[in-house]
Amino acid sequence: MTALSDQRTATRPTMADVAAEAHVSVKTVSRVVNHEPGVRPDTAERVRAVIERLGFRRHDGARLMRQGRTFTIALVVEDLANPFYSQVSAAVEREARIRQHQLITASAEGSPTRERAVLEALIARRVDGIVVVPAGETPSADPGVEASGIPIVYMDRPVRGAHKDTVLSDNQGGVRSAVEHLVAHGHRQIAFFGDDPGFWTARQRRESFIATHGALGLPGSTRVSMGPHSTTTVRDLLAQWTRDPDPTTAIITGNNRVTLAALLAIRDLRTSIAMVGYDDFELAELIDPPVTVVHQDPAAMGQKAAQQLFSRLLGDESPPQTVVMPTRLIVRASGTRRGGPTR
Amino acid sequence: MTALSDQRTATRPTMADVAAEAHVSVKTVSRVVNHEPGVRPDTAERVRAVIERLGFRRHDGARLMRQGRTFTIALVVEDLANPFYSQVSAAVEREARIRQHQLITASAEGSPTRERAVLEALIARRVDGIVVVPAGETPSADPGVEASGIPIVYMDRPVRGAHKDTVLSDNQGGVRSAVEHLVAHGHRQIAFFGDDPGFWTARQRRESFIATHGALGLPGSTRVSMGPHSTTTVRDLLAQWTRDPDPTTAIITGNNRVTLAALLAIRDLRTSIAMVGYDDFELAELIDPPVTVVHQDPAAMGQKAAQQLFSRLLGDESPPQTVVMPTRLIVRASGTRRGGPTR
DNA sequence: TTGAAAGCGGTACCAC
DNA sequence: GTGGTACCGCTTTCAA
Repeated sequence: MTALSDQRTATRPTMADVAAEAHVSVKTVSRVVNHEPGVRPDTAERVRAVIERLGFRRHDGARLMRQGRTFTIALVVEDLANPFYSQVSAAVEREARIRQHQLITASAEGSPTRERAVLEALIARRVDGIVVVPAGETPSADPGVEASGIPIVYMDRPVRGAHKDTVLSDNQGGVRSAVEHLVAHGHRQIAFFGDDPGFWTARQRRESFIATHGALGLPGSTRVSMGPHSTTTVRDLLAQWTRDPDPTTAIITGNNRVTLAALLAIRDLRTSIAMVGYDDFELAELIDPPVTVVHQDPAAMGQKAAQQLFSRLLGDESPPQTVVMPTRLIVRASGTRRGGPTR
Repeated sequence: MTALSDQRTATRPTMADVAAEAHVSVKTVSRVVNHEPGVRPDTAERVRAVIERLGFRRHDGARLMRQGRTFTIALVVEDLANPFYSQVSAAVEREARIRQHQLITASAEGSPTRERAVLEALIARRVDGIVVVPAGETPSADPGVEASGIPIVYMDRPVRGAHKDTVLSDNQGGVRSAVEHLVAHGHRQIAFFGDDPGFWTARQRRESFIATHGALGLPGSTRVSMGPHSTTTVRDLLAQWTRDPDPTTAIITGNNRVTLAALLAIRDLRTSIAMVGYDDFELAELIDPPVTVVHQDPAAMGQKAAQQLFSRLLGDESPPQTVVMPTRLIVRASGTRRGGPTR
């Protein structure tokens, strides 16, 4: 009457326990659990009753180990609390769930060292695949990953020399659309406040800013300042540039962090300079004036990356692909303002 | 010269492969890999060399299966993209990482059915513990979880009849502080726009609103409207209530969704009614006037929940505990306004 | 210091 | 239809 593993310990019942109670073999229990055909209905019923009574549930770890797959994928980002990444993670999780996979999420906190450790751990777990927003630009990821043969998809920024699937955002096009929008509204002295040039995306955006300037025949702008930025740094520069004989009448920010700093700076200065922010944000519409932004679609990027990953898991052997997701200019009002002091 | 499992297949090398190449037993390889003492230095060196050469990495799944633990915990929420939950998940992930655990995140999308399925899957994976923001208030979780013996911590809302660790936010105190703030600034006709009363938190806040009203001897307010709310529903009610002989001069919102709707409604109506929002949000400071809010600390809640879970994993057998995390009123300017049309 | 063998909880393969 | 048994890759136990 006592199940095999039921001796004092609170361990969960196994198939062997069920088999013993139901007077069948383990294999038969396995058949019932997995709805395999070839079990007499009454036998199946008896087994099911015991399963129910014992509260048995299959140990997926054991199952998956035998099968050599874990039905688990991982997402490695810088910071899960960042809205950009949280939208990515929601999208990736969704794709995983649809395909009966679990998602392990991990933060590398921007540190290549930590990222490497995280990746090592994931490889040791034999996750089926990994989506990663790389912390560095060199294959810090690679020591293990490269050799592991685990499918990997890079997101948001590329890794030099890593011949892997990559999903990027159209940084160049995004900034270009911002500049063009401002120019269309008569601005000719535009400043750019970018984020830390240590980020590939920050450099991309800066370069596009400069290139577009040239392409449109604007006065070669030297008004480019890379971060990290605080309200103070933006405010001081802005104060200076707007006092210039040829004053700056509009600004473009390099990402949501800088946008925040810039909005505060603009408020402090009581100037009504025009602006286009990079990255959309909740309530952009509620600010006065509503903020025009370049919108990247993190959910779409995450979904795309996950889909690319799963296509590899399904056996797609084609050469690694880099897809660039389009951005969209969301025109509100801040881009159409005239520069100058607030009325 | 050929490793055991190296026949044509691209499977990764195992300890057996390493053992064969190094002319030692599997157990010795295991000792080296796990830095167990009692291996002659030169043997260890030889083994390490082979490990390096073969690119061997321990299969944690197999290891953990033998050990009966997975070093994995799970977080189940409604929607990972929601800023509240993303902050929670970042905090939980951090606690997990510190303790060498992996975190599996899953969205139940507010559906008890999906939540049940998700929990079943997690139990099957034998995660060591689960933090869950329950989708329903009845132990939908329980069929499996309750019996599984897996430590679980409920967050944000309690589950009726489930005698489990729970981390809540002080909804009552939060709303009370909001009402008191408004009353201190002379408001006596305050309206409350709550979220869907299907949510426990929404009801808690409503009840506190009404109770505080009574306690402060305010005119019994019938101006309570529960959601789901859109800009339109808020706008229409607000228009009506401010036109009343005894007009509403201030509002309190029940959460960030409603806050957004209310801000848009207020803007549409061009009224300058006072308001206190529930939940802090980025850029609250940039809105005109800056929005006073009741701040819950999602990161602190997530951290607390994770810590409670780990203390169970470490063997804490004390009775289930419910902790209520304090809220904080962040005073900006929107609460001190006078009602009436915008100047 | 080292190794053989059993076992974790399932699945795969093949016989009855 | 049903069962036996090897085996997934590692750890545990105990013997040498």
